[in-house]
Amino acid sequence: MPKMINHDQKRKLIAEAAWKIIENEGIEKASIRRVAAEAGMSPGALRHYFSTKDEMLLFIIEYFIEEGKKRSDHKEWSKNPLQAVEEVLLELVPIDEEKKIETSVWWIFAFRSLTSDALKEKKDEMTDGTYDLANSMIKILTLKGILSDSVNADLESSRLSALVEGLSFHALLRPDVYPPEKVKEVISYHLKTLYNK
Amino acid sequence: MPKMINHDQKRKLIAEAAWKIIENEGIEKASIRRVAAEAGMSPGALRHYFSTKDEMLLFIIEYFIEEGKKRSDHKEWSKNPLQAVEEVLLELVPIDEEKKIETSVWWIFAFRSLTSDALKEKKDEMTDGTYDLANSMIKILTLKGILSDSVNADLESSRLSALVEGLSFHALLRPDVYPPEKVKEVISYHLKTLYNK
DNA sequence: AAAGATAATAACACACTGTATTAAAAAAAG
DNA sequence: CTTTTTTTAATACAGTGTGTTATTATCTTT
Repeated sequence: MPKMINHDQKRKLIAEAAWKIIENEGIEKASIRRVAAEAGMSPGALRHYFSTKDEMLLFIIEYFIEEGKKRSDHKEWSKNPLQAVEEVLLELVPIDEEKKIETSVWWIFAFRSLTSDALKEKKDEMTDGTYDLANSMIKILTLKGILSDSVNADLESSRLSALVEGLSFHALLRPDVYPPEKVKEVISYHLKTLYNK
Repeated sequence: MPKMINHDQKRKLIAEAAWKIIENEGIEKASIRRVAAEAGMSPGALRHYFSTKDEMLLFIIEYFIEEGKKRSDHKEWSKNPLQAVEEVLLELVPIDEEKKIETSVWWIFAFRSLTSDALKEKKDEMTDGTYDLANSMIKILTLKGILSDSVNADLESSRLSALVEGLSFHALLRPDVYPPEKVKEVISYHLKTLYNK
């Protein structure tokens, strides 16, 4: 029988190599050949672990979502629900270099998903995820009595998730006009308008 | 002297050819060679009118923004200011096939602008444009007494433009979850929450 | 009308990209 | 040691954007 190799571990190694390139040279430089070189293997070898680039992108996204989750699990949230909600939402916005990269990867991923069936499923999963998160926030605010329970939770959630997504978009495109403080201000403002409505 | 040819007219011809391809086969198919073939010329000939692809993209964007402006100039807006504002905002969201294409072109354009200096200026111009439009809408609502003049117009405009951008994003990515009616509903809902605040 | 200038074009070459195929190498089990 | 299967390497292919070169075509000037 052949050499026993932990496939998933090797895939993670490749994902880290790819991430490194994306971080330093931008996502458009993360070609299969380039990633393979960074991971210390031949393109053919990489192809053995990811038979297509979309597959690789998919794994990278999944891997670093996992990492992000671990990060936020170790985080301590404010006791104040309004503030805690704000903190959670800020996790979705590119207010630091790491989140900027994540956002731009998510962006190119989303765009590719429009024409790649392999990515569609994950795209749906992820867009559902942001909605669900927004929905959770709305529910928390309702439970805490900050938001009246007469409001349409679905509409509020759609509005909130769109707002956050749009802010991400603007913050990434116009970091000069939308610095972290500004983004925080808008989110904070939005949450305040929900107060006792 | 050489043959006198209307450069701009030829560029428009190329832009139309490119648009046709984008419309039917997606923007990723709109390569220089492909566009040249569609426009009935050689790649080298096209290069004579656009020395780089970014230049071509730039022109396409500008050309079809102009077309969009002409379209909306001929449009009749509601007398009711709240409804008129809603109608204007809906012009920015991919609720029909034409706007879907425009949005996805804008999307890829914005992404490219992150790594292409040639596109940066236009990107800024366009993002400013969406903010300015949102700002105009807020001002109108304030003038009409629908929105209290004590609100922070800048924050309100930022929020509105982010909301619209985010809705565009979601509508393009998840047309099943965000059909036109849903998008309209969210925008309409948002405008209602502004009422007399 | 002939000559000259230059815009317009075509035909390449170059270094990339993702994908696919093929043959060689390596490693574990019998 | 032989066999079996995985892993690797080396290519090939069609496509991309970009750049260079030489040719063609056309209008103005002499």
